[in-house]
Amino acid sequence: MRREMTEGRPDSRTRLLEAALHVIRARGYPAARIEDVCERAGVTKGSFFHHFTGKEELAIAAADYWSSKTGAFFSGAGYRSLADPLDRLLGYVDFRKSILRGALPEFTCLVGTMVQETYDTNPAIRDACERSITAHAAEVAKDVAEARRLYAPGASWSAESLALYTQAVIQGAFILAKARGGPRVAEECLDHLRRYLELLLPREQKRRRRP
Amino acid sequence: MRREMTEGRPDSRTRLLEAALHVIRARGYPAARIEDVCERAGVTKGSFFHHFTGKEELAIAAADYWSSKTGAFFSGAGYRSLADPLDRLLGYVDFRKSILRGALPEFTCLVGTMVQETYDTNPAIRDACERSITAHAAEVAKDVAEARRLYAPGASWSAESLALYTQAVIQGAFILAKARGGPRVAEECLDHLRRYLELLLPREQKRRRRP
DNA sequence: CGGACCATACCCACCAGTTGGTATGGAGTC
DNA sequence: GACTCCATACCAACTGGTGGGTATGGTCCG
Repeated sequence: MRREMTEGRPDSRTRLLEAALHVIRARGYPAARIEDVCERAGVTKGSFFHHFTGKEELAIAAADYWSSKTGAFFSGAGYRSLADPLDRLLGYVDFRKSILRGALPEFTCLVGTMVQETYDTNPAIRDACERSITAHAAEVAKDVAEARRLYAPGASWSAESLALYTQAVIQGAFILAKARGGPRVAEECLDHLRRYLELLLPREQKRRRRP
Repeated sequence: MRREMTEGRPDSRTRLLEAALHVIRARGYPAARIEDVCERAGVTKGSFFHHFTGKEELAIAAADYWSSKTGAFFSGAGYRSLADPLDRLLGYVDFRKSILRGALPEFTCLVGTMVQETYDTNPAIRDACERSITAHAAEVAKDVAEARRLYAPGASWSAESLALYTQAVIQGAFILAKARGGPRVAEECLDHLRRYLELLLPREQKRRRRP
């Protein structure tokens, strides 16, 4: 259906989506101009309106593209092959910390940025962002649920809520990083998140219990 | 200098600032139109441009206004009169949870929203947002530092980093609330935050310490 | 009167979306 | 194989509504 990439240069639609990821993460959705996206993708507006009906469809397509791209990115990371679910969960946090490199628009979250500016005005985009966040949280929740079964079976918190909490910390860490102009604060936030997970899921939990 | 409010109706400048708080929190800074702000404030553009040189100055003034308004709001809250710093800290989290009422633009954070869309394009607004967040975090850090001295004197984390972490959780909780369309997720995030603080600062810590 | 305050009418730059094309390549037909 | 037909992909120039900002004049108050 869609033209395949030849010798490493992706097709125009993919380049437009990649460009949209960068521009929207840098400027936000309302301030992101279609011409900026086109310029970054190396195509003209005519090409853009051939592939997308408008700016809104671009945003939704970008959110879906973001979901599949990050999904593949995380599922292919090294920590995924660890046997212990708690190792995978802590590995996830460490991995997220390790990718806080480069400029802010390169490691911050597209849908977290977009949902802030569209939740009250554009339900379609909000839905797309919600799908993306929920899907990613559900992946994290799998490891949380397994780790909970092993290390904190009687805990009062649910795996889903803890997985969503990790996402809240990460999203909030991005906001602080943007305010501060660098990823340092975000790293410290992930350190606190890791400490919380270790406190909730103690490995030598049986030794310590003494009723 | 500025005209005082008469019989409960604030002056135009204040009404414009209040209107800006709502419009920017609902639509975001770039999508917030000056005319929207004027309409909500019940004044015309002529009045607006008498009080502000332009949209950017409005944003900066709104951030400063937000700082002083929230500063007064929290310093006047009931939990502030508790004697124990840990009680004040947990009271802060409970209080933040209790104000998650009404529509989203009424309880979400102005500067957290604005900084996302301006950090890369408008340094002046970014600075204003950073000042606001940092000032609020510094207030929280006072109680954290006192509580740390009492209940976790040898802890490896600093009071400042934990205070910033609380802000990250709150900001991230707002993003999830916007994505989900309601404050439920945010409440659960604050429950996790409270649990973390209780784990880091155990009240019966002296009993347990035995060097 | 003079200045603070505010309203009306207007200007104009910017940008989403449109128009009207061209180039390429594949399917079908003889 | 050559030729038509057409869909896909792309481009450059234009348009029109929108919204930030201005020009001007009026009103109230000290």
